[in-house]
Amino acid sequence: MELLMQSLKMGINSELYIKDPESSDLGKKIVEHSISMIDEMGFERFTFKKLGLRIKSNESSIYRYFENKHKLLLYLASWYWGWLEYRMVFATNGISDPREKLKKAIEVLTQNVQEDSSVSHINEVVLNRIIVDEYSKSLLVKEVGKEKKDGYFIVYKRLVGRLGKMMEEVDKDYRYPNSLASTVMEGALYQYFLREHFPSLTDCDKNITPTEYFTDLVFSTLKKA
Amino acid sequence: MELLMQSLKMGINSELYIKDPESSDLGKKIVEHSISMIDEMGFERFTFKKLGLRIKSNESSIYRYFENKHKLLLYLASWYWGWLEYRMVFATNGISDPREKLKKAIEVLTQNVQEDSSVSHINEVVLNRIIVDEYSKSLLVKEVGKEKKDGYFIVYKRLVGRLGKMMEEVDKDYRYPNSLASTVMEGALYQYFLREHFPSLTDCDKNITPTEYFTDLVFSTLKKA
DNA sequence: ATAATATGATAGTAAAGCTATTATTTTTGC
DNA sequence: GCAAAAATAATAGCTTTACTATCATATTAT
Repeated sequence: MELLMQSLKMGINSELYIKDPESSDLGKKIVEHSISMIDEMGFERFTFKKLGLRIKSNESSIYRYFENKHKLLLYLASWYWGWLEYRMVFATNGISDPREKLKKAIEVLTQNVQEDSSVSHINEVVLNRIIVDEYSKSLLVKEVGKEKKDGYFIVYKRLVGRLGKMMEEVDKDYRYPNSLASTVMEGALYQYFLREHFPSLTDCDKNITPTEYFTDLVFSTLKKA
Repeated sequence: MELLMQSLKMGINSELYIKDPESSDLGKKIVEHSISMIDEMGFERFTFKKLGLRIKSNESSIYRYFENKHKLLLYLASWYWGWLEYRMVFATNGISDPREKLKKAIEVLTQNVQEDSSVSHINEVVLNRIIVDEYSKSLLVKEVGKEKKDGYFIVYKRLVGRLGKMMEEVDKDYRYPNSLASTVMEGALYQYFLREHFPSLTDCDKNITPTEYFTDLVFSTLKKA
């Protein structure tokens, strides 16, 4: 667990926080309860003041960890993508057949988090839910210069890159591996979102999973010409 | 033009506005300048106060048209999807071959708006840009009950439904027409977004268009088994 | 035991996101 | 052309958000 924690933290851009939340009890509480509060009330209604009340800590203390709630969301997202990356690399490690490998990767990346595979203070099930609902709001863009933006999203970019590479391994001639990889990653979140909020816009339900849909999509597209 | 305007307005849920912005000069100005201001400063920095200043009108007057800026964004999005729907129906009307028809539909729906095909006071090129950057923020969801939500998105839902139907026409056995349709609609926005902000995550650039990518994706998936 | 560091309490500020009231235009119906 | 109605403007004010600053009090490290 400690080792996992280490490797997860590694990827997270240090500009996303002021003081590393893993370095103290208060920091961990901030992360833990921000996840549940964003899940309960949604990102826009969530404030540091409310979080302070919930964890019986001071608003100003929270500001010593995160510049603002948007950076906190970026931090949570980075953590989530890092965690998924770790699980994906672990699950596909040692599979030599490129098709099998890609299949496994898609499975891990498009499955929603069911079991409480809790790493310490972070509830991945709930985190997964807020990523589905709120991730797109982290992609704020007018605020920030190109270089900074790139830093904030390294983990996500690396993950999409890995998936794209696996697709290339399966079909060297396919012309859009990066687009397909980003489509799968974003599309999976979207299909879960729709299943929850606009079920008529998706075929995913109890019987059909996003994983099944995307596996079919990717392999009919990559099938050697 | 007037007829088009009529049919576009039709679809828009009347709960999205308090007073129909098409019914007055001020209303039109609100719509026109909100589009350019959101484009310039992003949705979160945009306020009714600033808009009032820009159009030399009063903040409180704007509140008589829209409850808040979120509803205004939903209104703009509805308008946009209605406009796209109109163009799609027009462009595919009379094509009898289902594959050709679907191809045309994908073309219209995934193309970014280049020419200034301006309908009256609405600049579709700029509107397209803000939809790419900000649409996901309209999908706020914790705030609002299911029924209301459904109303706000009827136009979008109808459009996805139409596209899904066309896919079914091409391949009756395909199991995920709605998911594929929603993936294409959302995915197109996302690919444009990435092309602009994170080009390494997409293969779309000057030479490869989202249209090309999605056309290939859809037709390799729907190819009769 | 003392100095450094982390946290808490309190206060304050500017802006956002409204609502209310009253005054002034503009429109329209006769 | 005039009165009534409707739309817009001006002004004020309220609550909440999103911070920043200062000072006090714990906690920890040396």
